[in-house]
Amino acid sequence: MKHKDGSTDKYKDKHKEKRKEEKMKSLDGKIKKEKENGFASPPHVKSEPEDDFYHSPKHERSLKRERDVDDNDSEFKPKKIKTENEKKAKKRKQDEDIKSKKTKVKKGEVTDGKKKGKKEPEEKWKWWEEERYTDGSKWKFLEHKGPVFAPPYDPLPNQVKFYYDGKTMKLSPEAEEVATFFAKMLDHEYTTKDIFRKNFFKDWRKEMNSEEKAKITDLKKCNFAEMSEYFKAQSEARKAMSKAEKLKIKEENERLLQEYGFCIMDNHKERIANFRIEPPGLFRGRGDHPKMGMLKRRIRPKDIIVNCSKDSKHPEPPPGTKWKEVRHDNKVTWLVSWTENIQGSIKYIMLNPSSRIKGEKDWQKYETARRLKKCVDRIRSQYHEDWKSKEMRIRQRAVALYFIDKLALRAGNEKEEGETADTVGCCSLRVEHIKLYPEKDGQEYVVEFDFLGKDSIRYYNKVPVEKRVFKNLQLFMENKEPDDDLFDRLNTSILNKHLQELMDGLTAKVFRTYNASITLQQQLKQLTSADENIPAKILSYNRANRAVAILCNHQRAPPKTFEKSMQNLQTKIDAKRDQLSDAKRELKSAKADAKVRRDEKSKKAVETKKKAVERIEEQLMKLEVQATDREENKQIALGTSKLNYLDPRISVAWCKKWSIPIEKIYNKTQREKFAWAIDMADDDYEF
DNA sequence: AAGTTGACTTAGGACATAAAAT
DNA sequence: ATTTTATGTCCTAAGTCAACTT
Repeated sequence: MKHKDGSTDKYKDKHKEKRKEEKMKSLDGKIKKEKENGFASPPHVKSEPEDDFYHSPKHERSLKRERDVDDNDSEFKPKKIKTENEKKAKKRKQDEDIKSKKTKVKKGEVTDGKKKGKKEPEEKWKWWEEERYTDGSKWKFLEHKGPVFAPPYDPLPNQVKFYYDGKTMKLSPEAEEVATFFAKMLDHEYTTKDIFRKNFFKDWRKEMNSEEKAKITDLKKCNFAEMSEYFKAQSEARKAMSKAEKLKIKEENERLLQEYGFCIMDNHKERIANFRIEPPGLFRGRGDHPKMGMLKRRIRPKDIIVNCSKDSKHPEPPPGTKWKEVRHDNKVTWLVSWTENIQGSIKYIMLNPSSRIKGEKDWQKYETARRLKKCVDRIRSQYHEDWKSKEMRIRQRAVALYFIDKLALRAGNEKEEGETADTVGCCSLRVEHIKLYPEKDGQEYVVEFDFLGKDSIRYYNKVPVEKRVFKNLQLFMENKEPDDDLFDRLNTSILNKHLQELMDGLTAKVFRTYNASITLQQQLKQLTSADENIPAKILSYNRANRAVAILCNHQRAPPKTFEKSMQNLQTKIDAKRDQLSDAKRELKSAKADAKVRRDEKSKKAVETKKKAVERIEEQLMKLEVQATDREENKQIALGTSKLNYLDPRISVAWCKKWSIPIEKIYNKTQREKFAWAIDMADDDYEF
């Protein structure tokens, strides 16, 4: 790679060695060094991330997190219901936990948790009013029942045949199972893709016995049609099941949830997010994935590492089996882990977003973003300055940071070629991903971005940039090939180290959180008008949400039935319009009538008609709003930003300010996740 | 300094269920 | 009561980032 300034080396090399198929086993049983997680530092010395770096001298922080940095934090006094970070906690015994769980946590689920859709009438635990661990531990007590394994393979009935080269062939159960994975996907376009077929066939052959292996040598000669039909029939049958049968399944699921779906962590019963082990199947990555079609193998107990406290009742492996390991690591939050065979990465069973452990982290994330708010001006002027730096690496860093800030790009770690789809983020942008236009569409210095980002979602954007940025980009691109890195002297690690120096806890992704949240707040301010009714206000909310989704490039495939449903809606609108003009006409004649007759009765009639017109107008308006909202939302996914980027306290405050029921903005799951925000934000909360 | 690994957050699509329309 | 459509849940892949290893 050639550099303008004559230097020779790069900080990254995108042609890396492939990762080994099976990663080396990692030091079993070794307890990881404590991680700086923001909960672990002694309060005053260093890094209570959300509040100590830029704290103003006049506000002395309480030792725990405050509720609102900007205003009266003085009145925020978490009760010390439970202060157990120190050794005393270690003494805590399991039976104490159980006991207190019974008192503090609901009775509902433990005792009568039947089909009741009604969940918890009992009062909720407000973990946000309690102290957090300051010693780096994530919990002191953890007990759970382990994972739920995928159901074992259920062989096909004998009449369902597989044909090879036109002739029927009975497969061994192992080979048959893998064949069924393929058969179930037959309708999918990707079973026609070369890579998918090649990967599948290769892995399938590994499951065959020697006879099968000798015979089945060409995927094209395989006929899965009967299997495919069988599964379609099965799913039809499932749909057609009687009420009672469906109810039975539902009850079984509920039973499983009650038994395995919860754990006890530090005195509280908490919901587990994913207690079911991922079933085997064919891997389908997103986008153009080199491993699509590979067999994702079945996970057995001996693959499983269980994490729980020593003094808990350990989960039992299924009869006749053993766990790979049981460990007691309270520096991590997971309950169960295993290594997945496609990428060799570790998968985890963790808690639900409503849990304390996830909630605290989420809250912390927004506090970090709010601290960025306080120093973002300084950081911005610094990177403006750095555009002029003599050092190439600093200019690159400054331009990249500008993109991350202005366009909410992701950091962009390097990836191993051939292991995953070819996608990029900011630091991994290549020359081929941008085009420079000194002038375009009447604007100067336009950069056109076109690349695939996370999940192979396309990012396409044309942005006018400062002249200096433009000139720098030209410089970075000089003498490079299209597939060379744009920022050849930069990577995420360099960038984040720099950010860390600018603000404690600052990393690239904080900019996304910050810009998303601040945008929501601004847009809400700008779009909400006091005199509008609730549906119109909600439209405004959705528009503000949408502005964020667009900024963050949260896309979705347009719903399959989009066009049709849009048409239907239009038909309704037209019908409503006709109805409106009819009503208006009637109103007019009623008025005329009243003018002539001048009696009470006809006056009444006018009133009635007027009411009708108003009602219809309102209905029409509602439909039109709905149409607009839906149209604007066609390819935009609001959920991701709502769940991951928008400080929920902004939304809560907005609801309180305009007397919008919170249910209009957050559904039940979301309200559970954001319970902390709902409880603590007032109508004047400011991000 | 680069590579590796582990833990955790963020992401879109498939599927199931509920609500609305007919 | 049945069908259609909207909404919510589940699933798990794909990122980020820091610590550890080489």
